[in-house]
Amino acid sequence: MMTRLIARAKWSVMDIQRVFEALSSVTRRKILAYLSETDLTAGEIAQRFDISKPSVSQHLSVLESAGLVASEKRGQFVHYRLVRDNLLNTLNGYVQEVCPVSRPLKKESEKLAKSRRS
Amino acid sequence: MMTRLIARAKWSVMDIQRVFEALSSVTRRKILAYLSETDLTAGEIAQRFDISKPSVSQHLSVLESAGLVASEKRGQFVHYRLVRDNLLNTLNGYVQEVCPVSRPLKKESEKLAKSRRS
DNA sequence: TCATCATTTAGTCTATTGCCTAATTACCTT
DNA sequence: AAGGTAATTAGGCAATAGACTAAATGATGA
Repeated sequence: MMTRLIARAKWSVMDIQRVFEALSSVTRRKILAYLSETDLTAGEIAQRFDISKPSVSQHLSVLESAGLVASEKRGQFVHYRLVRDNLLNTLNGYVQEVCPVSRPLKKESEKLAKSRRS
Repeated sequence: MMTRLIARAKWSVMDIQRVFEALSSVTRRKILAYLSETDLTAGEIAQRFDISKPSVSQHLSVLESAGLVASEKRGQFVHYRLVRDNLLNTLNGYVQEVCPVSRPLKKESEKLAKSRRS
């Protein structure tokens, strides 16, 4: 039987910091919300805000270096898409760190997993 | 049969903003982590950091106005405790807003609940 | 090739954040 | 009432964030 290796990201404090930093801006959270529906180009995103294009571009680069969005250049357009995994993993990870409420459950779950393996 | 009313907080954008703003600082996230184990007084918290007491006090007030911690004065000490609900609700709420992945599941769950009721 | 469009980079300015020290408030003890 | 401890408030300062305009880059199409 094949054992599935779950890739566990090696995750520095800085990464977490970048994610929370990125999420601390209303504009950036709105951008993520727009991207949750569909991919958009930089221009399409900028259209939806009252601020200048360079400012939006700056926000996008903050989001990208936090790993919350990814970009791909196609022709003269740059398409941005949401990277859901990183958002979910970071927030989930943090919640578990700060809410030991869930720790007993996790322990229980680990025990269960172990007993099944044997 | 009694219908349980789930209190749904009426939640302004500002509240969310304050929470994310509060979470954007390493120091403040560390404070929350300390408080996840047990309640602590302002002084006990300050001890654990290299910055001055007034700075810690400032961080605590940011956390408190975001509703992430609550304080109670007992004698000459001020005891701080984590308010888990607000943290969980805000982060969960946000994840659901930005990750429609979970929306079909939620819909499914609602449908199930409805069918059970009938 | 040249003009145009999409986007980013560079450089500047202002407001805010986060830190500090000093002063104040509130409470407890003697 | 006085002195001491816990904590916050006040005021000041340096660094950063986030906005803008102008300029640069890179792709398209006449």
